[in-house]
Amino acid sequence: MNLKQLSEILGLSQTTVSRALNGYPEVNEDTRLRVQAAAAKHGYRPNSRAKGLATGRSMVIGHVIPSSSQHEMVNPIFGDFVAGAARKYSDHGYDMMFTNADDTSIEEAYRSLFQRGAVDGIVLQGPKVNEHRIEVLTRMGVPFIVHGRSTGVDVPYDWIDVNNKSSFLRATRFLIDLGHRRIALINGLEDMDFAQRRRDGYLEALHEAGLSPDPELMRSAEMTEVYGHHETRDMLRLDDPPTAILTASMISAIGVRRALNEAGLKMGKDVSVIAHDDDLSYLKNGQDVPIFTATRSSVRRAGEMAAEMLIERIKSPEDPVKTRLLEAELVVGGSTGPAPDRF
Amino acid sequence: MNLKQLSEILGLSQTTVSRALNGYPEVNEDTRLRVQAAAAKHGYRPNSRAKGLATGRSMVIGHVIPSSSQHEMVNPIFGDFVAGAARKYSDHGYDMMFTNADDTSIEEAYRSLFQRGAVDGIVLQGPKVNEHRIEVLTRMGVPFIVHGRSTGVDVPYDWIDVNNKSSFLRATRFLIDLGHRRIALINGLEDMDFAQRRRDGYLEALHEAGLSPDPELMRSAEMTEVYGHHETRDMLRLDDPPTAILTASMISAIGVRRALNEAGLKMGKDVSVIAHDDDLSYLKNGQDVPIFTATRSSVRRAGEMAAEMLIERIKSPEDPVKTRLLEAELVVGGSTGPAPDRF
DNA sequence: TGCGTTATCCAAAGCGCTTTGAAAATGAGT
DNA sequence: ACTCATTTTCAAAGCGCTTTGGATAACGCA
Repeated sequence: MNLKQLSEILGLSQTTVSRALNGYPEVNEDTRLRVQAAAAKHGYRPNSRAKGLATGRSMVIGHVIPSSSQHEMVNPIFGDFVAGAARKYSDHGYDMMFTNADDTSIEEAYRSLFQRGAVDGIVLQGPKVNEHRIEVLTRMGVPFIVHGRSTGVDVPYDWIDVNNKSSFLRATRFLIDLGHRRIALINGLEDMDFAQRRRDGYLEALHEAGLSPDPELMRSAEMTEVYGHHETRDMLRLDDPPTAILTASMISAIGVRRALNEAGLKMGKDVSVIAHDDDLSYLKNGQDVPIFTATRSSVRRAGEMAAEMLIERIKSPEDPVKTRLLEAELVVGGSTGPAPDRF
Repeated sequence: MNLKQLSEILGLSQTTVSRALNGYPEVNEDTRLRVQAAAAKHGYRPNSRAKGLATGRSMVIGHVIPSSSQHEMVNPIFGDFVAGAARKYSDHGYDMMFTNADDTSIEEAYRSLFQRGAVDGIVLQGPKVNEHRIEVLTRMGVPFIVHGRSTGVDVPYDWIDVNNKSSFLRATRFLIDLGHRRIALINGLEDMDFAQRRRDGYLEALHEAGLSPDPELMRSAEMTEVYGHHETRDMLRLDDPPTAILTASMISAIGVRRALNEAGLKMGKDVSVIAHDDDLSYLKNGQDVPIFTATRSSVRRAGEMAAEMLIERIKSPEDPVKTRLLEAELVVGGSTGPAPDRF
């Protein structure tokens, strides 16, 4: 059932039917009702490709899944971020499109998505330091928003980010206040911008307290459970092992916990742990009392906000750049306590 | 840059340019090269909406994210499944589209996706028992594939599924062979088809061994860490607590482990645990020796296969129904051991 | 030279919608 | 009754591509 057929059934022109359905004022309210009834009855749905061709808008937002060939890793926050965004998109009549791209073709993927007219806007996830893609998107003139920021990129762009530096600064201070001096950082990959900022926060807190950073206590890799476990076990073997560990995600924190248990150490007593908690739906940080002391910021909420900001941008391409910095909560759970007395 | 402009630059007709670019034989190889060079030079990319309109195909596959209003849960396997599928899609020139729909409007979401011409095929995820959506899609005549199956639906349809029953049957047998008699099942939501089948496998193994199921040892809810923890703690308080626990996912198994640790029990010694492992990229089951004894089946691989099967279906709508049943591996890790001697 | 083939290219129709510019119908005002 | 303004409807163009049905050029061969 297409517009032509529907209009023939109704004995009206396509123009009138189209206008009736799209809420234009220049159509009699009676005919509008008639048209709407007929559309519903016959299950008419305007073809979105044709509509897109005619209007020049696709009503689709694009995301790219970087499927790196080296590390076949899907970011665990992906699902929640997307779920948050998807909800807002559908509120505004947008759909969501994904393209897969490996590291080498990622720029091409963005370009293709927009220049083919497949999407009206793009969400850029997981920016690295000096993120090249931001300039690419800027030059292309596509409306986009970055989830995160990129140190070293000086063109202006819309972004939404957690204040990673301040989160880790506060978390580290918290540990220092508890008397910890040997504080480890199990960070994400440090070419990622967020990881860099967390590291900065951590280092600043150490510096404030007159503590000098120990490279042995600073680890960086992809945020998996296995990695959290591996690095913790490794550090526990040091002559002067950490009494506290900051870790970049709940997933890796679980690995940390596993390593502590294996070593017969009690988390929150022998070793304190603070994790960053993205508030994932399938991995809540306990129910009443948090399991881990954590810096918490809902990535789902970030997805919602990113979607809204992008839709705004699409509506008003000339608006000044919008940015949004979210402060993470520091929630205290059972995984932290005063530094043990070793002497 | 559109086709018209490009053809004017080249001094050729749109027809020829289009054919040259799409590999039709009726164009001189020299001109083809000329055209391709010009297209590359000017960054010409055919508008996918226009192309879709003209061809009647959108080259997009649709997925629906069911954002249930009750439980705001994103399935943790989502990311990996999608990553697997996305890769295959892009190999075949397809994009991937998501729509969000709450429980009430989910049927409408599928209908809209296809009848608007937005997608050429649909992936149905997480089927329940007696899944209504399957009949809806069948009646609509849209090519689709189900990830999972649905007991009680007797129309034929394409699906790919893990042999959940056999997995849990084997896992339960394995525990019985180790001398366990009090075996608990911490299952997913049992209106989900996969959970039902796992339950069947579990019950069958008990039955074979002449054990009668104890309702106190059979739990069912959404597969979160908190839930695994909660149910385990609850069961450990029973007069006759379980000596072994089967659990539906690695995530809930982590909760199980946490509860065991809190109770001062040693996993694999005091209580054995078997988990179902979807082989998620961010949650590998250990590196060398698996942490958990597990029934393992890569959901990413399932995503790849689903994508391929769906693309086949779109190509050949009249082919007989295709189904694919994957057997999970039973990998033995450190979380299982002989039943403790309580007497 | 003329004619049939084949290789190469083209004009125009059509995909299903929106939107412009104009016509027809209605109503108000005198 | 007639004019003018307003409301309501319409025909047709256009969005950017593919594809049908020809046209033209090139070629081989008698």
